[in-house]
Amino acid sequence: MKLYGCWKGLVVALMRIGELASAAGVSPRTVDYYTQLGLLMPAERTASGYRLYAADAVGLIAAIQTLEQAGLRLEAIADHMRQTTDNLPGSVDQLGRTVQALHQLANSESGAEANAIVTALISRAHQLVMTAADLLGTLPGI
Amino acid sequence: MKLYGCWKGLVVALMRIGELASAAGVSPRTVDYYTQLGLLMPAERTASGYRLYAADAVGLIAAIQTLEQAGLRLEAIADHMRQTTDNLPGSVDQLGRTVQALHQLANSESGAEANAIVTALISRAHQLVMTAADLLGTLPGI
DNA sequence: TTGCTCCTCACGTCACGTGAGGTGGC
DNA sequence: TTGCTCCTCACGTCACGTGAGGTGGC
Repeated sequence: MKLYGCWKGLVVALMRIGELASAAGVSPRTVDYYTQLGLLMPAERTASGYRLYAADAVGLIAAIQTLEQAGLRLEAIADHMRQTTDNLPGSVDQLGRTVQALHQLANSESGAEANAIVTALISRAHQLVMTAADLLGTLPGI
Repeated sequence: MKLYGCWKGLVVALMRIGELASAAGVSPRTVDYYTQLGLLMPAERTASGYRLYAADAVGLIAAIQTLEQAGLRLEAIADHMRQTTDNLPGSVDQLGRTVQALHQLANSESGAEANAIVTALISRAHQLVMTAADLLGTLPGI
């Protein structure tokens, strides 16, 4: 039986945990776990307690796993998803300014080991920014 | 007895594991562990196998712990320290270009959840870049 | 002799799941 | 009745140490 519910003001098809899990390619247990951590929110619950998820949960699971592979902790991801103050262009600008400041510092001479360590950080930051660009490019409307 | 050895072409004072550990504020066991992972390299070993570390190991331990707190895995740090191809100004430039590319993407409209997720990545990248700037500013000659 | 170091084996803790079991809805 | 879901307790794995024990150098 196809289930429908109201999510973000629209009538949409809703999925039970098993359907979501198989659509996302993970186990129901994992969906359960993510839900418990607050990474996923069921759009609603049936009277008997079954969780019903909106279709965008599939993309959300993929994105969560991308962030995990990028080294973010699930708790940190959950924290961010709870914040409603997100301002993407603003934070990209801010990052850009910090990178410019670093640019000045990076051209002063330093010890080889300091360079290796700082380069490790920069390379990690670069990897994260590329992941961000990938997500924005390939998942513009999660 | 003060120990001396040759490290990077200079005659320098060398420390045994206990001295290094107390100078760095960690346990000898932790120095042992870092050494085993290849994060620290003794400048030399005595005939009987005692490890002798150069003074820069103190700053290195501090830097390693900064990177750990920034979420890098010890294995990833070790990988980077093994690489001799580090080019800090080059990697900062590369990061700057990627951030510029992201800037374009960030101003196209996207779903709120995509924004939250991408903002999580950017905020993490920002944190790493600030840590890098701190390290360069405060530890210019590790 | 005392305190230090070496090395190794094993245990502790935390994050991230995963298995299993008893329950009730579909 | 069958397969699904709920919830909970406990176990498994991996990263990162840490403790302890037997050894030999200082």
